[in-house]
Amino acid sequence: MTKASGRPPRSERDISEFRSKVVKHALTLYREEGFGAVSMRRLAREVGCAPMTIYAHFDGKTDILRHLWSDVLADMADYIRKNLNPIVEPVDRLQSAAQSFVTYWIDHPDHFRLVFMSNDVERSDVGTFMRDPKTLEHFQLFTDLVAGVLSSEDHAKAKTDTLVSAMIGMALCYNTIHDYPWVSVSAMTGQLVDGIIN
Amino acid sequence: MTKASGRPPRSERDISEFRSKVVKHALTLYREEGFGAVSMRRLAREVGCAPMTIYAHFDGKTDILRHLWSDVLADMADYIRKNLNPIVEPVDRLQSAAQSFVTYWIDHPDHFRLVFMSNDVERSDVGTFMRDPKTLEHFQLFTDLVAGVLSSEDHAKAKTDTLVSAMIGMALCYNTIHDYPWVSVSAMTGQLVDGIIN
DNA sequence: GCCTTATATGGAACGCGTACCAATTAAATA
DNA sequence: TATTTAATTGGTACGCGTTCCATATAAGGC
Repeated sequence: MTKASGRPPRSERDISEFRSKVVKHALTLYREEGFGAVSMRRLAREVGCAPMTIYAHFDGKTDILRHLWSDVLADMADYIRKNLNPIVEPVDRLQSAAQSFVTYWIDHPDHFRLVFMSNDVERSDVGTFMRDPKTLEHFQLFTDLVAGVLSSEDHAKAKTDTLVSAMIGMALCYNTIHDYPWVSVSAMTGQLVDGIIN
Repeated sequence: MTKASGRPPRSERDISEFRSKVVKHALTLYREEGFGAVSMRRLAREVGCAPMTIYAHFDGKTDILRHLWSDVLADMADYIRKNLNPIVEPVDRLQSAAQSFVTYWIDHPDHFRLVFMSNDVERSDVGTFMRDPKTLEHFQLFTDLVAGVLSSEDHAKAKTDTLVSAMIGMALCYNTIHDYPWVSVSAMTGQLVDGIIN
């Protein structure tokens, strides 16, 4: 029985290579020119294909942006780890990490916008933030730091989740609500960490 | 000396009435059809003017959306106060309010998107969230609740700011990061409030 | 090479927010 | 009524994300 003739479907390899190529160009555009430069038409020009071709490989723009998150999150994690480096005491480590987290996003509003504000709240099927193992790994850092200051595992997940969402909320507030005199980052993260360790 | 002839500029009253008219229509559109329905062209059609006329009275779309915030925030505050009503004990009141705050935004993702995700992080001149006295009043609710549980005023502002930004962060996380198994709202707000009162 | 089937593409389109501009309209004075 | 000045408007345009579609191209079997 002969196989049907005709053009074969794209191979997994073709698909993977093309997607990587698109993501690579998106990342370069983002790094060199910022969030606003990453348009589908611009991206297609850089890749050397028609915009519609990109839509054949990705569900939409958010699907591409999501791939940039891991680059930003890796950068953030490096920043946090660099600041953690000289610190040994667990509570001080947690405080340093929390402060570095919030400071990072304040210093990089474009990154914050990319990671936390380009996710469409109307489409509940696009919540794939944590499905990426590398993303999970970066937030695992806080799981470990919280575990390092707790004497028991009671409520460890609640404390970690509270810490992480609170830090994200702080970054959001500092970044978007400019006309309110928020207390300093160190004061706010200090208060948060106090509440976690007690 | 005769006054120069010609059409006089719009009066303050004309300006105010037109703006109110636009905002009223925007609010109606938002309430009846949601965030996506509030486009400038649609809004102009409802108002009965050209889209460009709206730009003569508002700086842009965000400038209009900002006026919808107070309606949503009033709704949110009503919801919180309604849940507070039967509660007397200060810590339970704070916990109820925190939980109601987060629950409200989870139950109304469109509202969350409107208030917290339509503010453009690239334009630092648009952070006028708290300049509205009514908005400040709604958040003053938390200032008062926190004051009600503290035995001293030390760090009161840091605790209030931490609480508010953390709650916003929680709402953001529940609304946008769907693939992570966050602990329940009551667990997370409970942890947060514990950290505030101790 | 021909046929077949999948993919990519050019083009058009839609509504979006926003900018620009000449013409029209409105509202005042002389 | 004519003139003046401000406001509004219709129209065009831009790039945006995305959809649609007929056509061109690509890649395989025979």
